[in-house]
Amino acid sequence: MSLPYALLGLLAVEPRSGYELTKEFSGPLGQYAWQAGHTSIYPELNKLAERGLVEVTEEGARGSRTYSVTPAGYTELRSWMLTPPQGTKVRNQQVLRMFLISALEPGDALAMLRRIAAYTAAEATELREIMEQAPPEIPEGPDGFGYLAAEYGLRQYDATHGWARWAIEKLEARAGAEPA
Amino acid sequence: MSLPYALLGLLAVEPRSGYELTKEFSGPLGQYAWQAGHTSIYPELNKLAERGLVEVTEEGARGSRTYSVTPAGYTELRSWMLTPPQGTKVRNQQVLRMFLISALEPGDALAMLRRIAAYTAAEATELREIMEQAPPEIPEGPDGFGYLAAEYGLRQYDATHGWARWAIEKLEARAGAEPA
DNA sequence: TAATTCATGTAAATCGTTACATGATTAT
DNA sequence: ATAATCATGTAACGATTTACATGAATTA
Repeated sequence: MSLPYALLGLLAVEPRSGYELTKEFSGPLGQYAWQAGHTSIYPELNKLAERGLVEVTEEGARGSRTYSVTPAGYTELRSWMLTPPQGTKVRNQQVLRMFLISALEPGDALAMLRRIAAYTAAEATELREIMEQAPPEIPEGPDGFGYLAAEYGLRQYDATHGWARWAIEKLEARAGAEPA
Repeated sequence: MSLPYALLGLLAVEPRSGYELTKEFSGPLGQYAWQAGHTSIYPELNKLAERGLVEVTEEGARGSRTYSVTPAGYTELRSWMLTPPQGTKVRNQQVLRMFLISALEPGDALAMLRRIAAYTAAEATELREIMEQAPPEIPEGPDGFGYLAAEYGLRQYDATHGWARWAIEKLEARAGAEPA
């Protein structure tokens, strides 16, 4: 379970309330890395506070509580971050769909690959425009996060696009060679 | 929950037993796309059989049962495969770690990025060697799956490697420019 | 003042993992 | 014979999601 680390990481970048943390998960973080809703975030924040890894450093309007990581929390985060990857557990519906393409009839498979190619091209174009207007260096503070994420997303879309085009070529070659 | 579709997809490529399906998840499928253990696979197969989407087509030694997809199962799989991606839910510890890099001190962040760069380069090299010895066309039947997956993994590793090197450069530029 | 957004929570149901359990077959 | 592998399953626990619930502050 990585949710506590996701929260520690976000709070280490900048103190936030549970509500603000929740919104963070609807951006690139939730899209590429890890998703969570407010019903798991609020209880998890309370658990982290009990363990002394985060603390409420500000109370605002409408009962909002801003959390910050404690030194103990940062130590915990750091050791998790520097832990070598092992037993990597992945769940990604899109990638699963791609992997199962060979289960479809060639016609359906080609249609799907073309849709993937079109979709990834569109997403990459969008991100490229964003990155072209971005500063040439990683911004300090909370914006650095989005900067790294956008570039990561862009490269992933480009890679998937390239793969889809490669697969289309391969499939078309087979379709052309075989039915003879 | 995508497990039933993963099973339908694998069985559509080739009929298999629960035991063989389980092994499939310890390969590239479980590594990049979707993971599952035998304790979720066996009950899920029974559910799919009750719904008439798969059926036992062979019973072998040691009580093994080979499942195949029924026409209804293929229809179900196909409609899921061709469903446009929406509300994409992702869980990936590695990617989460990458996204949280900006929460670390610059020294730690650089160390982590260098480790990612080294790791992805090694994995890509390994896959490249495999692909160089592979046939020039997508194989028919169950091997097509691994062929598509290997190429996909290779391109993902290359992309992540490129991203890590880009991030290292950016961070080094900032580290060099700032502390003046 | 009515609707929307901010802000937090609980309860029930579902899903997934870990641990436990069993027996058949094959290899040493 | 013994160990390893094949082959399937259940039970308990923990995590996640969906639905329900509440109230304060802001905007129209």
